[in-house]
Amino acid sequence: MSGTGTRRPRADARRNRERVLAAADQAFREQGTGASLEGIARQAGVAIGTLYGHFPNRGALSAALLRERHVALFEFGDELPGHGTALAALTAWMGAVSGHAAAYRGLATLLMQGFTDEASELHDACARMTATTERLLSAAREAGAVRDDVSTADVHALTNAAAWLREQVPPEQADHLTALLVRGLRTGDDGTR
Amino acid sequence: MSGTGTRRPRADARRNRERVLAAADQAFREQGTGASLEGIARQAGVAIGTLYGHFPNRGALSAALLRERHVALFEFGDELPGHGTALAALTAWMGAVSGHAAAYRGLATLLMQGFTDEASELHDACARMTATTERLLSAAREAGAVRDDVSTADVHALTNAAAWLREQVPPEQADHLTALLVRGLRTGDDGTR
DNA sequence: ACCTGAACACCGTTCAAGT
DNA sequence: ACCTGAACACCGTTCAAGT
Repeated sequence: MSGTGTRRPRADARRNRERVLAAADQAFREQGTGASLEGIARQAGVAIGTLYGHFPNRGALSAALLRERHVALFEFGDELPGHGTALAALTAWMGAVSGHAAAYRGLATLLMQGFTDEASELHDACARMTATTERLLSAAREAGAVRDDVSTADVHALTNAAAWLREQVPPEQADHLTALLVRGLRTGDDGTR
Repeated sequence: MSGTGTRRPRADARRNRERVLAAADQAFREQGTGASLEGIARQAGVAIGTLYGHFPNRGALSAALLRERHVALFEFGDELPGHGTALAALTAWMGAVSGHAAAYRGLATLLMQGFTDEASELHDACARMTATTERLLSAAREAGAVRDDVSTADVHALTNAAAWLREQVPPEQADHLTALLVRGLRTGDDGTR
């Protein structure tokens, strides 16, 4: 075992990988996560086989983007606890995730699959996301701000539904709908937890 | 003008049209509204050109299905007013529409586009749907059960979001999420209308 | 008036051949 | 170890030719 395991990749391979990621980021933003892989390879200046060599499928590409290029989203979630009320923090997190997912049309669907399907390439990213969701949800529940029958899976699902809505309607209506949606999570007039 | 205008179509044309619709209904249920049109034509036993002759695009196909084969949904909506509380009627309508849209994966997105885009082939179907939504929403609002800041467009959007959720999660969770979603529409603890 | 199916453009995915 | 691009299968859409 002299240097096997994770080796440093060849310089041109690393560069090609990076180019593909950059092209995918742009294409996913402009045309959604269903954008043509051939187009992405073309844009990146590599052959289609090179793209497949680095990323065996669309999920792997999306997962790599989240892990390597969208770190800010997760960092934002890590810094939220303690700032403002627990409900405000949870709401801010839902807004950040749904806004991010809406910027990549179709990502919300992938994030739903990744949450359930352990074999999904996006499962790790989802686990990291829902860990944050769980922390913020627990705090909000303990503060008595959110109903007891709302699970982490529920918040994850509603956050992605908010992302889906944001893809469909103008921003102002999306904000309003998200607010209504959060309203459904809050403890009610009858004091139900 | 002796017999021009809407003429009775040739018998074989009518039969082909019907066969395409039946095949599309099945394919859309099994594979979603993105199902292969070539596959639908094959299943219907007609050439691909025949399908295009009757339905110039996917939207026309979906619209025809709603108009000609899914009459029950609209009839259900017409019979709802007056049965039970206004909120229960609105909830039942949202449940029926979202359940229907979830059975045809992707239809929810088309129904959102059809609502806004007047040129959409689905615009008429959406108008008919939202007319019912408006009646039931007005009644619920007048009964003081639903907030004043909830528009017909909002209910339409949330209904389709519920359909999207139903495509993503198991039925029990979908029911729970739909309930939470409706909860956000109700008048609140502070008596806000 | 309607139907047929070839034709064109495009894409996802694999893999033998190269360097 | 990685890259290339041809090859295969499939699809959306159009349209000239048939009946």
